[in-house]
Amino acid sequence: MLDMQRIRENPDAITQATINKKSPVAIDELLELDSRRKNIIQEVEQLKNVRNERSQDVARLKKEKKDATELIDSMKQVSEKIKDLDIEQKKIEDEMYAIQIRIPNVPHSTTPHGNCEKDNVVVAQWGEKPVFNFKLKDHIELGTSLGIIDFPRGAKISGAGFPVLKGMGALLERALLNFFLDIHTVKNGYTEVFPPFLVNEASLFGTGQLPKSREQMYYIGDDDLFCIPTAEVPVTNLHRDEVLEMKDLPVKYCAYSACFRREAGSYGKDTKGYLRVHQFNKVELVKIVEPSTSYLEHESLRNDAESILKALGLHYRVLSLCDADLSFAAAKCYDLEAWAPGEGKFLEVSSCSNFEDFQARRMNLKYRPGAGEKPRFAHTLNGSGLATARIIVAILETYQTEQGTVRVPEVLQKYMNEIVEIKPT
RNA sequence: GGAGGAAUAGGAUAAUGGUAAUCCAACGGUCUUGAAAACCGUCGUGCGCAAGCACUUGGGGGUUCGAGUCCCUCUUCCUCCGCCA
Repeated sequence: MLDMQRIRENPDAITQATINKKSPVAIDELLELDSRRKNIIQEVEQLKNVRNERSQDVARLKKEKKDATELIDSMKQVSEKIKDLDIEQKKIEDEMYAIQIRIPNVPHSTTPHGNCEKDNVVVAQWGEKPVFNFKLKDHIELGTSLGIIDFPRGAKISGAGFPVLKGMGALLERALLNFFLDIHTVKNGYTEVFPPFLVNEASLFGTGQLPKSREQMYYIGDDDLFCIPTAEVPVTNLHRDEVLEMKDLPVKYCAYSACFRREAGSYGKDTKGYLRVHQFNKVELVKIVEPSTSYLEHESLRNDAESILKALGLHYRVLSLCDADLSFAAAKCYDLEAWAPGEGKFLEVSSCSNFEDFQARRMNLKYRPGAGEKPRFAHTLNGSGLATARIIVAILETYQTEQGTVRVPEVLQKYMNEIVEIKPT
């Protein structure tokens, strides 16, 4: 949600931004409604002023035991008029709101301009592509032959896109999540949160998934709840409709959650294996910050996510997403992509976004700059730190040996009962 | 799932249907070497340079000239009963 004042002052720039972001919105229509609304407000507030004053007169007359019938009768017309105007105003505001909630966030000045994901800019690389002197297996072969990922049985009990982890696979998953949480809580200063995995509509509106991406989520109609697509939703919404104190900023949360995505419309894309699944695990990082610090906090958020990839010894690159590829709510976003040798491509394992005050406006999340000062909207950020499904792919494929086993990255060994190699069972 | 009760500003508390009073906390000031105390002021939101105006008693509707108050409805919390990992 954008500030109406900002839209009034920069209509052309915002119209262009919505086009660049591939979600054009009729800003001129919105401004037309805005000026109609202004006129109505002027008229109705004047009438309300009359009503308030005459009501006081009625009270005075009654107190003095005088007749107020005439005054009361004359006020009936005014009240009728107010009622009509109120309805008219509400109608216009509803129309405005319907447009406003579909305006995407405006990209930050440092966000590159482009037409599609091919125009994303590589801003950093770490490590090098590992070199192998034997024929590589992909994670499906490795996972199956090692007996740690079971695709067919997952399909049997739930459906395609619900693989089952077993034995060392399940342990690896658990080790990764614990490792992520330990790094972020102990080393990076985040407070751990264990959120609900089902949320209501208001929460999804707050972070921007609704109304635009309804079809991407699992919905439980009997209770009007949605399965979360990311822990970003419950965690950012923890402070919805709140005013935070300056001393509590920046708020830094990390949270494990399962993530549920229907992936509607992505059929034919990454259908095989563990690359695009309906349920995966992720540790999410969420920050609520003072606006002037948000871009510094964005860089440090990216650093925190990168530190995990470095510790795991995975080759990766960092993309700055172009405006066309930026999500609805984001002003700027870095994608972290880990190299998967078996696939021969980079896999997105983290998305670090700065939403500025876009989400904060939608969820009414404010902070008080100082004692006695008026509350202002905070800035919110989040990033994966990290998502496991694809990290497991990268690990299996990067650390595979000629014998078909997989070496365990050193930092994970203490989380895996000191096992150093995953062998077939 | 059933039966009761409750919700007023950061907290606490008032208001015969007549337009939200008061206390505490917080903040600014006076006084003071400094602090405390005392005293004065600010202390829900929006618009406005301002004067001011409008809005605000958990959310949404209704009755009324006028609703914190009456009616309907939803939400949350508390107590009890039932069910349950």
